[in-house]
Amino acid sequence: MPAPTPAPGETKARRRAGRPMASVLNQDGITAAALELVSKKGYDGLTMAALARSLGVAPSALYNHVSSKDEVLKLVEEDLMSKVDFGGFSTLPWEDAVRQWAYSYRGIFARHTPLISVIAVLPVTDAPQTLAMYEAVTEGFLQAGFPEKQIIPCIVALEAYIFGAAFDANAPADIFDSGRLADSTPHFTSAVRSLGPERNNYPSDLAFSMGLDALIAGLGALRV
Amino acid sequence: MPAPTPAPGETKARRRAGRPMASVLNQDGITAAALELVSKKGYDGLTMAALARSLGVAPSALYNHVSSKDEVLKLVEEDLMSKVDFGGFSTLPWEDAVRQWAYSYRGIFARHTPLISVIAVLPVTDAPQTLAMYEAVTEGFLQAGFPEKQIIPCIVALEAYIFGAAFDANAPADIFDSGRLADSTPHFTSAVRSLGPERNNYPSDLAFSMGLDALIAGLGALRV
DNA sequence: GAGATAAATGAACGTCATTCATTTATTGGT
DNA sequence: ACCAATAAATGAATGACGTTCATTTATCTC
Repeated sequence: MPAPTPAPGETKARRRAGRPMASVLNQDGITAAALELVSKKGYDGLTMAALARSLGVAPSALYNHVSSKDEVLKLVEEDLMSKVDFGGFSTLPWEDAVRQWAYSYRGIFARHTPLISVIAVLPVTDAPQTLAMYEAVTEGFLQAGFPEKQIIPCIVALEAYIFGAAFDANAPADIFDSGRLADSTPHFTSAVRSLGPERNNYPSDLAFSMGLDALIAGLGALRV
Repeated sequence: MPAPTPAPGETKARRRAGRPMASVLNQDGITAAALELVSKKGYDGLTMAALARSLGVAPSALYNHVSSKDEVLKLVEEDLMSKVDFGGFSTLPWEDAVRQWAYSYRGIFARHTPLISVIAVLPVTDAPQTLAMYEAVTEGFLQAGFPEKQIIPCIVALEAYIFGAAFDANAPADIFDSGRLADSTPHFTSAVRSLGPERNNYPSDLAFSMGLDALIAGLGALRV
C-alpha cells in the first residue's frame, strides 16, 4: 500500500474551520498535577490512571496532550530544573556559586531520584529550563577563567557527582550494617562504627560536602 | 480467628521426615540466567516470564527460590560486585588503586544502570561480595594513612561519583544538542562546539577522568 | 445551522509481577 | 513395602499498569 501522503501540493493540512471542545487539560496542568501526586504518593503513585483521576478526567484523555508517561516525566523534570538555584554564578565567587548550585541541585533531585535515570540520558533539545541552567553555569565558568574546552567536561563531572549523591541522600541509616558478616570485614566495620557512638550513622551529607570540596578544588585548578 | 501458632512448645517445626523433589533450580542458576538474559536483551528483556523460559520452567517456579524480582536484581548486583577490580589496594599506591577501582566499577555498572537505583539504597547486610569490596577498599585507605573517621565518607563520595558517571557513559552523543534554542544559549552552545570539529561530541570519558583526578587529589589531602 | 475540528470517553488489549490450590517427585520412618 | 512428610513445579487466575481506538461531545467558523 502507498504511503498516506497528506494531500498533494500541501505540506500541512489547511486549517479551514472549526475549533475544538474547550479543553480542561494542558501540559502545564498535567505537570502540576503530576508534581503534586508525586509529592503526596511518591513515584509509585504516579500512574496515568491516578494522574487522570486527580485531574477529573479519563486516563485516555491524557494522551491528547502527552504522547506517553515518559513525556510526563520529562515535563516534571523541566519544571524541577527551573527550581535549581544557579543565581550565584552571576554574583558570587566561582567556588561559592558551584557550591550553592550543587546543594540546590542535589536537594531537589534527592526527592526525585526516579527521574535521574531519565534525565542523565535525555537530550537537552527543547528543554528550555535545563538549557537556561547550563547557559548560566557556562557563563559562570567562563567568567571564572576556565578555558572554553574544559567547561563541558567540568559540568558533566559535577553533575555526575550530584546525581550520584542524590541517590545517596535516600539511603537508609543502616545501609552499612554488615550484620552476620561483621567478623569477616573488621576494618570496614570498625570504620563504620567510628562515625559515631550511635550505630548505623550514614554520612551522606558529610560525604557530599567532602567530595564537593575536593571537586571544586581540583577542577578550580584548571582556571588560567 | 486465632493466629496460626506453629505448635506450642516448639519454636520451629520439627524436621521429621521427607525430602523435596530434585530441584532443577537454585539461586546461582537463576542469577546466571538473569545475567545472560540481560546481556542479550537488556533490562527490558529481564522479565520473570523470560527468565523462567530460559530456565525451562514455569514463572511461578521461580518464587520457590526468590521472593521477588527485586531479589533477582539483588543477586545480579552481588555477582557484578564480585567482578569489580579492587586488587590495586594491596599492591599499588593509593592514587593508582583508587583509579583502577573506579574505572572498573564504572565500566561494569555503566552496562547495568537500572541496578544503580537499587544498589545505592540497598543495605550491604548479607551481601558478601559487596562487603568484601568495602573491606579491601577500607584497608587500602587505612594503609594510605587516612584517619579512620574519614574513610567511609570518602568511599561514599567516590561511589556517588562513580554511579553518576555510569549513567553518563550511556548518554547519547547528541545529548547537548541545543537545537532550536541554540541562539538563546550562546555560551553553552559555543562551549559544546569547542569540544571538537564534529558536532555532538559527548565527553563522558574525559569528564570522568577529570573529575576522578580532582577527587583523588582533594580526598588524598586528608591523609596524615 | 452545517460541517469541521479537537477533546474526552469507555471499552478494550497486551504485558507484567505475583498468588494459590494442586500435582509431582523424593525421602525417611515404621 | 508402604505411608507420611516435604518441597518443587505447575497452571490458572488476579490485579496493576500503559496504551490504543472507535465513538461521542463540545466548540468554533463559514
